[in-house]
This record gives sequence, structure tokens and C-alpha cells, in this order.
Amino acid sequence: MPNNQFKKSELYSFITGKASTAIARRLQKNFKQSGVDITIEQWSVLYHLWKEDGKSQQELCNYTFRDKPSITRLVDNLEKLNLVKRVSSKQDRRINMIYLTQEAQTLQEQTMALAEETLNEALQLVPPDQIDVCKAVLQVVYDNLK
Amino acid sequence: MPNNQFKKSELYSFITGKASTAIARRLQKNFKQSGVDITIEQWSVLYHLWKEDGKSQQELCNYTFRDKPSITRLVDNLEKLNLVKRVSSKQDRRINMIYLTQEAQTLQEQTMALAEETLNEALQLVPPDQIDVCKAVLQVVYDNLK
DNA sequence: TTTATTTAGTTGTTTAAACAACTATATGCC
DNA sequence: GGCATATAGTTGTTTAAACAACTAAATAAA
Repeated sequence: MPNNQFKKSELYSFITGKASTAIARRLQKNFKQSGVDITIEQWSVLYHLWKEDGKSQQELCNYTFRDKPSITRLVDNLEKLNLVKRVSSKQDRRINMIYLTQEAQTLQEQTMALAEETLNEALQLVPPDQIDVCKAVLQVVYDNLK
Repeated sequence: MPNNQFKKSELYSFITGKASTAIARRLQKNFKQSGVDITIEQWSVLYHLWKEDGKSQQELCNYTFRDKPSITRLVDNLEKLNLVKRVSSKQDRRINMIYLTQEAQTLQEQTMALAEETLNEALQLVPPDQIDVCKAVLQVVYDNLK
């Protein structure tokens, strides 16, 4: 029965995603300890802008797996923190292009290092090939549900 | 370098836990479609009361990996929905024992079936041994960070 | 060209998480 | 007994997610 693999006793932590919650909490803690005063959610938006600046809010929705209202408010808060600026597109006035400020650009190196560090803490003692299997499974899960 | 296994390009989805988010969203959707009108967070509290009724709020904190204010409010909302009752302990008047109502008891079978179904959707095409590896990795991650 | 439809983004509301500050009860120590 | 401390739970505030309802601009159809 390849499609009935789950013992009820193991449902809980898989559904609640306690591991990824723990990673997010630790990253937040590591940010705080280093004096980085942004939320993980705000960081996740900056992350995609560091890859390529000037994305639209809709593109940020797609990359971060959030709906439009969520991105509107995250961009609101990032704007208040002076980390991004909305620039409405000349070609299509419905679109806001989101640009990093100088201040946000200086956060990249430090926070990416903290994220790597956090993952290394999380994955201590886990053999690389098992990490690969785990990542692949999580990707299939995501694809199955999207 | 066993502790530096992460390519930066793969940081994101591991940290944001997109797979577990997707599972939670799908379970919520499946609840809604079956007319079950509770949140996943509320369900996660009921889950531990179905195992054993009459837990204290502090015990629910430990089992669900939440802090005390979070449980206070979840229990508030479950009480409003008539799914649990607070009963203050005779032995120690600081403690609230949380008891399921009849209404909550009738939800158990249906929602556990929906949860199993959701996980089977999520894990379609994933070989059982890979699921085991994945679960083990996530457990180590959790233990590394707690 | 005017009307309908799609797309991009915003606003309102409810639920929840995180964190700090708080109250009330219980326990340990003198 | 009286005081310090620990424990259980609550309240306030900020940030965010989910969902519905909305506005404005662009595109397609008539």
C-alpha cells in the first residue's frame, strides 16, 4: 500500500512542521542577537530582491509563496523601515516595482551568513546524502500540493 | 566539510518551510470542504486532547510547541466554539484542566481521517524509505535547535 | 469606441505567533 | 508565620497569514 504509509501516531509533527518552525525561530533569534532588526518574513522578501532588484509585487508573491495582501503589507512594513521603495512602472501603471534601498543592500551579506550559520546549526550531524533525500521529499510534497 | 553543506541557492525553501506550509494549507482546505469549521491550530490542540483529555494549558504548550499566551488564546477560541471547557484544578488552583466537549469528541474521527488523507496526497509517489529518512532528518533538526 | 474581463494592488476582518509585562497561587526557606 | 521565588495563566502590542471585497489600470471583444 504505497499510498497509505502513515501511522496516525506520526501525523502531528509532519503536519505542524515543527522542524521548519524551529529553524525560523532560531534564525529570528540569530538576527536579533546580531542586532538585525527585521522579521524572517521581511528577510524572505529581501532575499528575492537581492537576487534581482526591481521585482513587482506579483513576482514577489510567486517567489515567496504568499498571496497579494500579504505582500502588500510586507512591502508596507519594509517601506516604513526604509528598506525598499515602491516605484510605479511607466509601462504599466498597475505595477509597483520594488527596489532595495542602500540600507537594505548592506544587510545582504550579514543576514545571508546568519542564515547559512542557522542551517548549519540545524543540520549538524546530518549526513549530506540524507539532507539530499529530505530536500527531494519536501520538494515532491510541495509539488504534490501546489 | 560536513558542517558547510548548504549551497546558498537552496537556503530559501528550507528556511521558509514551504512544504509544511503547503500541507497545512491543504489540510485547512480539506477541513473547509468537509464543513469542518476549525483552524489547523485549533485542530492541533484538540489532537493532543483526543490522545488524553484533561491536560493543563502548560502541558498543551509543551505538546504543541507553543508559548503560554498562544495557548491561552487558542483555548479562549476553542471555548467560544464550545469545543473545550476550562476546569480549574482542585489540587492547584493556578492550573486549568482543559476538557473536550461532546461536540469536540465527534470531530475526532472525521478530522483524523482528513489529516491522513491530506498526508497521503502530500506523499504521493514518495517511497516509504525516503519518507523515513526525511522524518529522521526533520527530527534531528528539531533536536538540534531545541 | 464602449463594454466586459483580466490583472495588479489595497483594505477590512479574523486568527495566530512572538515577546514583554502582568496577576494569582504555590513552594521553599528563615 | 512571613518573605522570596517559581509556576500557571492572562493581557497588551506588533507582525503576519488567510480570505473576501474592493479599486484602478490594461486588454479583449463587441
